[in-house]
Amino acid sequence: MKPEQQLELLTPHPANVVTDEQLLEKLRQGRPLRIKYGADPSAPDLHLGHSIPLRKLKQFQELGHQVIFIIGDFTGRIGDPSGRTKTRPILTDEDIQANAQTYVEQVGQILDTDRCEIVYNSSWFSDMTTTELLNLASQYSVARMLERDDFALRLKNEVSITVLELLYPLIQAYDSVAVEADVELGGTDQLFNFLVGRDIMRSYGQEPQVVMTLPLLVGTDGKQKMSKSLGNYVGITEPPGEMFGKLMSIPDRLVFDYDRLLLDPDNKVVPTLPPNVPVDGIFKYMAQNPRDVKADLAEAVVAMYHSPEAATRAREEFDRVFAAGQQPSEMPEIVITNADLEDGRIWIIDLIMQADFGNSNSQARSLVRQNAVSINDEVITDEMAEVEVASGDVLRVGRRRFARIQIQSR
RNA sequence: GGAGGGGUGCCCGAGUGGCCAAAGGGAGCAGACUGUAAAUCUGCCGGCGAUUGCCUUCGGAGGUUCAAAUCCUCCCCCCUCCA
Repeated sequence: MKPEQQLELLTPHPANVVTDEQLLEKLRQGRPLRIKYGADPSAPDLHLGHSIPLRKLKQFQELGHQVIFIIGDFTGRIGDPSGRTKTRPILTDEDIQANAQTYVEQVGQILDTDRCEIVYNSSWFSDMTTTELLNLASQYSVARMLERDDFALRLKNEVSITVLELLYPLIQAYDSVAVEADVELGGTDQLFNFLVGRDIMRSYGQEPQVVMTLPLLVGTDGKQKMSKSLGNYVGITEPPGEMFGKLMSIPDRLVFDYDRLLLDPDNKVVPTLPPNVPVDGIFKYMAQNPRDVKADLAEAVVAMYHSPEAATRAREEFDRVFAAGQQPSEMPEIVITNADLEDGRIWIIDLIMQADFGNSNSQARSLVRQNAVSINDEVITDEMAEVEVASGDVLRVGRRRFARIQIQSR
């Protein structure tokens, strides 16, 4: 494909590129470009936020370019002592190996991993001499480093920054040197690091990489960026029903972002709009109930990561349970043994705890008190209740937690 | 190295001898209303027991006291300024 066409394909709206001209120039060299993507070895659960850069990588791949995954095991091994929130444990080699493997497996959902180059950055850092490291450190100034947004913020808020953290961007930048990246790709929050990469590559006599940043996906809470630790994510390996439900719970206005960032051009659920439609008027323009558009979106996303059939089923199931108020067709089982029963009865709190629907008796009690607990659609109001249970009974806690009771004699 | 400020529950943050399981806010959970949306209202929000009870918690370890998050000693960590 001609370089100009490639550029057009690669850089429609979402991407921010430094710079288009340089990318075009690289494309014109007519060789497969080396596309760098860095991965954190501590978080093997990939979610829809990750899918944005990954899908872009796939595009590059389909155009015949070489994708290089860098597993940041070196820094993972050192362990970053900062984050005074939680001292994150230093990862062992086994952890890293295992994480990297799950990571690659999950990436395989989107990309052809056989055609990716997968490298560990320890392979060049563990042999680096102190002299070399110091030399690297001398290539950049503290002032410039502190320009970084979050550093500036932490400085202002009197939160400590370790020297290691200060060095982090350099470590990452050196990765680009090591793999001779032509393009580095990631979320917009990586812009600073990527730009440091350009400078460092110049210092090492290389042609600076082109930097391509993609928008971050807002999480299901509608507030913060999607991340595993915030619990507002939709994992790309989650079961269809789970995915569908989570997508239904996003605030309406996110539909447009999700549609734009997660779906392929040929399966959009939001039509191309005339230029003067305000954001809050889009649903009106579409003449559709926001809820239905959201369901279309959820179905489209599930179809991408599972199958159209699975997506349809997830939607039907969802409608049955939440619109029609019926029980889900499948639910986990809890096994109660005879030993737990007295005259075929069990304390409701015990039952909830056995089903793992409460963190503590106190919490379970409070759920009962708040009318959140029912058996076979009959609400339990008394926290001291000894309920009679039989196999096949359905325990429900809150809106969405169901379990089928199975009595087992022992 | 010197001077000062600080470490409180998931997070932020008040409390400076008893009325403190610890204000307030946020997050979370549940209920009402709904469309597993938003907004709003209500309740819960350390654990165990249960109508006023017990146990564990305020950086760590000791100590003073009838009684400590609050006072004393030592230690650890963070921040600011000076060098």
